Amino acid sequence: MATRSASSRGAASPGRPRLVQPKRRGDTARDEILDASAELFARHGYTGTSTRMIADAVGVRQASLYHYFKTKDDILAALLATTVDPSLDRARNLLSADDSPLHRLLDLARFDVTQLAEARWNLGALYLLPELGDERFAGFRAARQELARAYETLAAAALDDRADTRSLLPFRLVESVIMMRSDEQRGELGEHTVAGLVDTIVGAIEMLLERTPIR
Amino acid sequence: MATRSASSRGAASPGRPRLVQPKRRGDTARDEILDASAELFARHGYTGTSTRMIADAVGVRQASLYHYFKTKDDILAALLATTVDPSLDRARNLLSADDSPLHRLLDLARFDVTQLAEARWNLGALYLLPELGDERFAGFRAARQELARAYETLAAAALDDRADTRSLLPFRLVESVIMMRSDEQRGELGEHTVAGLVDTIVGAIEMLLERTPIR
DNA sequence: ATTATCTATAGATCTATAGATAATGC
DNA sequence: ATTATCTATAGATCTATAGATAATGC
Repeated sequence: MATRSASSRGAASPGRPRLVQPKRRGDTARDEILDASAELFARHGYTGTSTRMIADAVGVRQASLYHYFKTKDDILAALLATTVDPSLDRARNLLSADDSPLHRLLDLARFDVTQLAEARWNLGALYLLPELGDERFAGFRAARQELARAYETLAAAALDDRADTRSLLPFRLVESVIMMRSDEQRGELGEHTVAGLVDTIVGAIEMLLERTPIR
Repeated sequence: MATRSASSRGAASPGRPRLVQPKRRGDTARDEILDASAELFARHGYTGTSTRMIADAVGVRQASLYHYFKTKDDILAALLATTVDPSLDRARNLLSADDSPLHRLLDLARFDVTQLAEARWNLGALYLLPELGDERFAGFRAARQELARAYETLAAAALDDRADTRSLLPFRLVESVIMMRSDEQRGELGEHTVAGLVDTIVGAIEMLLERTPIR
């Protein structure tokens, strides 16, 4: 596996030169591949994106991808990890912090909504790919499940009732950013500022948990 | 295009006989194809499902599908229409009904959550397919957008404030059933009864809209 | 005659591997 | 010697079309 790529411009690098100049973001060839894949997977779906499309977007030959990733699945797994790992990190820290459960939950939600809304590509849309059920993505699924459980745990504590089913909803409200962006890409829904979206969703979670049920 | 299929068992039908017995639900060959496609698209995704897989699941030869659908896209378009058309129907009726906005919104939400939760296959997961951005699915997108607008209109009326961004959320809360089912398929989240899910989500919408904002 | 199926296949992919080549680094 | 790329290709698909065949219906 490689570390440096031809794309660290100026400083010459080992290896046969590319036929065309680098055109994607990223300091290493691996990062360029991930950047291109993220855009293409988000635009055309996973199975709808061929390794040739990725290679063309990066500016290398199709076979060259396999110097950095053993299979196409490995590219997807690496991308998914970048979306969930930072959230999971924060969730773990918050679980053992000592602020009130509600405050910690809202902090996590604010972080995730911001990240989902600001990410360059709407990779969250890939979470619904049936392919993710496969063994090869077990790592990602475990991480995402742990994140969902963190939301539920904090929400149940804020409600002071482990059986209150409202504790399922904060995670889903946060995820709804994915659906909104997916619709927006197609130009169907109005524009939201990121800050407005954060306020709306975090505010909704607050209303949902802070008050006692109606009946 | 055809009407009756070999699958109306007993009564003999015109056309060359199939090699194997019908095995899918549906009174017509077209319905059998849609039933098989729904399961396969939900399990393996759209591009991940080949026309051969569909044909095998139905029990006909791959080429025979093209007697009923001009392209693979047409199969997907037909399936998507079955998921959104009933909801849109009800939404249109409710928009011109004369109950209170909140009651009408909750009625629509109850209907949709039930439908999303009880459907044999979780076709909602297909809504995030990037392929849907294509021209060919413009009909589906228009229908779904009209449904989303109906939710927003009723919510804004219930809030008595057209600018309150909370009006975006009821539709998204209803859709979260899709994400929940998608995670459940992979055995990751607890079981919910349909009735429990309806109560949780409809209750959340009610709490969200009935009360005045906290600050 | 009409219909629903079948067989056969064209032409266009697609992923992954094998091995050559052209750089740098020691 | 090591690395990153390249060329070439095997083998397995995949969608859609053309046209034959085997039923019923008139």
